[in-house]
Amino acid sequence: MFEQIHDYLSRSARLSKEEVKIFEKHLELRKIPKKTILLSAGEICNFEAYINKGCIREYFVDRDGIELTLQFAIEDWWVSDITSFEDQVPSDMYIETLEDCELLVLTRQAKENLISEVPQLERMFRLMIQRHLSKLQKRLFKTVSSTAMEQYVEFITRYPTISQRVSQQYIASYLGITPEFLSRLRAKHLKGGKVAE
Amino acid sequence: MFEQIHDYLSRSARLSKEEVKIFEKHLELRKIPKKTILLSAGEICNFEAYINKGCIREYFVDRDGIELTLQFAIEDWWVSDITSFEDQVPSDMYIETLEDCELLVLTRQAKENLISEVPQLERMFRLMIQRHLSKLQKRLFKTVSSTAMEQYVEFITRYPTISQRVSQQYIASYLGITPEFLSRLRAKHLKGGKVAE
DNA sequence: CGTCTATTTGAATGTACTCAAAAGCGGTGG
DNA sequence: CCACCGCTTTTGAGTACATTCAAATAGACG
Repeated sequence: MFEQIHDYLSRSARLSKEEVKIFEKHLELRKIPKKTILLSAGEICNFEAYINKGCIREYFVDRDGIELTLQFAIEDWWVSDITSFEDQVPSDMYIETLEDCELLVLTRQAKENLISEVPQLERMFRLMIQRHLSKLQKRLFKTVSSTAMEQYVEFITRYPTISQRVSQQYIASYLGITPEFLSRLRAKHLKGGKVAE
Repeated sequence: MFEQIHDYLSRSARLSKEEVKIFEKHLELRKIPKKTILLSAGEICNFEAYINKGCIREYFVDRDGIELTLQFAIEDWWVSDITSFEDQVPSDMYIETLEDCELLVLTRQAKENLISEVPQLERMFRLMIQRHLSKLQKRLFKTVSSTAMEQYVEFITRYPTISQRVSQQYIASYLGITPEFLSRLRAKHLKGGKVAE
């Protein structure tokens, strides 16, 4: 149950065995069926979840009902609306399982306790957010500076696993285009790029 | 010299007078003329700067030489490429003064010393980044889900000061559109929206 | 097999871009 | 104080990228 996160914590936060154990003590395993909404806009997010198994997406919905997928998350990733979680303010996003999931959940109280037991985790959480921020900056940059086709190719190249696991409509909503247009892009891409396959 | 940041620190980080003093001890005042590049892509960012006076922009440059402005910063804001600064990796952005500036600069070493003197600042820095992240998420959402016109109107409404201080070409590069197209939007906006002015 | 949803295809439209040229504006030197 | 230079903004015409709406096809699941 804890093998993966054990690995994650030692590798990415360089925690000692002791610290890893304390960390794990505060986690709670939850199994969630697919198509479950874990958080809706308007609610306060009460979890940070490490994905042991499964696939999740975070998304916004605009006033016309169009969804923008902010992020897909699979095994070894964390999901949460960190702003809502930390500041205890209503979220403006949705978080939904796309597959049956096995999550290790850190509640707000547990996180507080955890940090007061192992203060240097404060730093780890800061670094996690920092990495997140950096990724998002690059994504914004690419969203603005390249065509949908370029972004699509980059997406399937960088996240081959994800692009096989999630349906096209969600990928379209990640790229910020309509499903119809993504379908056309795929058709063109198959024709153009299939020399070596 | 320290009035503004004094205010910032007490208000936004709820530091005690003592802590604020320690903080200020680690800052260094720098006066920079306008049109100065503070950071170029490829360099390692060695500062976090609080703006006492002036205006700065952070931007990326794509392979065609098109700039995307990530952020404008004026009095009472911080600027840095936090990823480059923290991880000591080459930056992929530029930071440039648009006006003559007066900055309170925190170097990497100073920040480390500061945090070890006042460990609870770790939390403040985390919260700063978190707010940043949250803003950026919303911006990405809007970039994708609304037209350039909507974004332009929102920009001048939300940042009236900034939109008066920076030239249109930079606003265009913030909105991710060409200067020509922004000019057309403005023309249309004046016609359409000027009933009450 | 039938139903429901996801994907593909088509035609018409809109949003934003490119390239080119003109007009406006700020600073500098005479 | 005016004239000129360089840079920013505006305007025009043609084009490309992506959308909308509608309908057809393909896949998934009971």
